[in-house]
Amino acid sequence: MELAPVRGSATIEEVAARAGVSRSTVSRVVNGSTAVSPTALEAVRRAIDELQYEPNRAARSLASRQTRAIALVIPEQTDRFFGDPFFASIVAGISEVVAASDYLMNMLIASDDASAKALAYLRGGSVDGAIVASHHTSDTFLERIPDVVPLVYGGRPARVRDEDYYVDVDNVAGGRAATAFLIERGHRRIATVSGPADMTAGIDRLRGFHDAMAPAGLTPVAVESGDFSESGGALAMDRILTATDGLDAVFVASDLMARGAYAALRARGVEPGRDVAVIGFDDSSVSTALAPALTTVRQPSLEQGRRMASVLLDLLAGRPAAHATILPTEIVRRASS
Amino acid sequence: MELAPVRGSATIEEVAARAGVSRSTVSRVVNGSTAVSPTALEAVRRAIDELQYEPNRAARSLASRQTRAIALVIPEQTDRFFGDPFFASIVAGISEVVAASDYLMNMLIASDDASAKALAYLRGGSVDGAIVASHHTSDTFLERIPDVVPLVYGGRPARVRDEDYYVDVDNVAGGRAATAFLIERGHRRIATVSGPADMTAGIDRLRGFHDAMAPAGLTPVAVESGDFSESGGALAMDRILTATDGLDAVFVASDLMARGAYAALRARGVEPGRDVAVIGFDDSSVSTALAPALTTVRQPSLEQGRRMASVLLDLLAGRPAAHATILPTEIVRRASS
DNA sequence: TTGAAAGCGCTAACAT
DNA sequence: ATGTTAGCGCTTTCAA
Repeated sequence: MELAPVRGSATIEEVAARAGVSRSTVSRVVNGSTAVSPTALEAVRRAIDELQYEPNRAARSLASRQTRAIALVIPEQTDRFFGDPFFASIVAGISEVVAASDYLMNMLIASDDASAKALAYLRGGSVDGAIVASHHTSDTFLERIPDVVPLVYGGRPARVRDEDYYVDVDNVAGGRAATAFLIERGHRRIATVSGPADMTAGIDRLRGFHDAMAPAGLTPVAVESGDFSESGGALAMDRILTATDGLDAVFVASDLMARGAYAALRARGVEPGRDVAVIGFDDSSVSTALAPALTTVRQPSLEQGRRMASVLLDLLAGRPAAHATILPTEIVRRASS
Repeated sequence: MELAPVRGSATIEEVAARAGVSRSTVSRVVNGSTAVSPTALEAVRRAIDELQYEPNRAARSLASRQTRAIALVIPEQTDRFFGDPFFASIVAGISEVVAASDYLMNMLIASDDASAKALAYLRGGSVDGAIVASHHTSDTFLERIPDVVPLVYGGRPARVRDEDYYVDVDNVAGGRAATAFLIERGHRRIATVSGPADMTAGIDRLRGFHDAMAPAGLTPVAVESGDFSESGGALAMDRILTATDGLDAVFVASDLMARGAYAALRARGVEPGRDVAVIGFDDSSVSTALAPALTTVRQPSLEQGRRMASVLLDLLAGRPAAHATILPTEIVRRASS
């Protein structure tokens, strides 16, 4: 039987031979140990260069019992996930931090049925830790991941346990601020297109909405939830328009849904920004691309992604990390309200 | 020194002991060898079950000299990549096929400067093959990947070599059809917002545009290129409107850019679909979300992703595969032209 | 059909 | 500061 073509690089053994030292010394150089003489260091470095040596990842993992890889777990339909600029930012933030480390990121699509496979994969020792980018309260298999590898959630998990780590934005405060903003501008007949009831971001933003309405003595004109997608937002907005006979303003719990809401509004001859004030949530690229530009609640998604990655990296390095990181939001006023 | 907590699963040795067979037999069962007696098979299966055994990936890779993982190389700014529904489909297609195999997908963000790191990673034997999702003619480091692992390009590479594998859509035919469509509808003053000149998709669609204009005896009113992003499309459209004093129709080389073009048009009081016919390219979710709904050239992105993955899987399995796969496009008529 | 034995390329004590 | 040695958990000849 013929061997596969030798595409791999040289081995540590070859480097050692060329540099006239032992495997151990090469290993030390590669791993940045200080206990190496300048002479040996130089010789090894040159040998590595000349041989284009690249350590074999599998061998390294096997010996060191760590993979230097983390998994990005996506328990979401792929197209839903990849189509949303919010996730784009999160992933960009994560990969920025991961790329700067010597870790590597694996994408693990854990669609509903494949959750067992995902768990098995994590158990197979393929990664040292995991990040969950987005999740629904129904994704209970996630709770079992921490038994296998350290895990960091993006967004507060449905049921927070003492041992959980997560990075979230203050969705309640954001929802409250958005609603208060509308109220301060004199709007009284206010509705909301809330996020899904099975995601904490949806729940919290809605809670913030109520938190601002009640003390002002206002009753919501309507509350309809969408799934954070554009069409979900359009549908919900349409239901609101059907159910009510007039509103001044609407708080839409995501920018993407706000885009859908714009369309639904216009389909009824209602001009967003003029006839009905609209405020969104995210401050993703969608908000400025809209006309009129969308007033929205900025959440620092890029930063959230970065934090998620650094918390995990801290955990993996044995450094202490905060269990809960809550990032602030802020109102960005534009033309729609 | 204390060992890391035992989060890993049982070893093959433990399974063997429990089943009363040797390591070899367990290995055979795990790898689906036929040369195992029913009795042994049954015993091993039960032991695996009871112990929740999951083979260690690193050990397996080391011994078998293959990783059962592939890399998705993304030589693009992360946010550009993740924000585009076109890529969302491509990735969805790829991951669908990969998930159905026992391969695993690693995301490799190879931003400009990090190309050396990416190459080093591929050389480290971390993956058995690679897929390049999108690339510019300037990404020359990609050409060196095939020396290390089998590679499949999404979209025709700038310079096709005999040994290259790629899956593309027929962009020339698509661009030609889009333009012919406008001409057939009686439009004469036609412009195009072309794709970037450093991507073959951009080049080919523009070529198709010219291929349709010339035989009809028409001269383009204007040609401006965008970078396939929404704002790039808006900017290009705006340049066209500045440079010319009237046009009937415009072929915009991507749906995302068409969305930008809509905005640019409206900013000048020109209503897309009524004052100027617009045709896009992609048939992504953007096209139907637009109002008026965008007439566009459908390209089978999901299928393209699937094909990319299966070509690579074929290659890895030693099966023959076509070097070039060209998928057809078709016009989808909606309201904008 | 099965088991023994030899590595895969590396890290990490342990000596020196 | 450096080398020796013993594995990491698995696959894969080779014998039996």
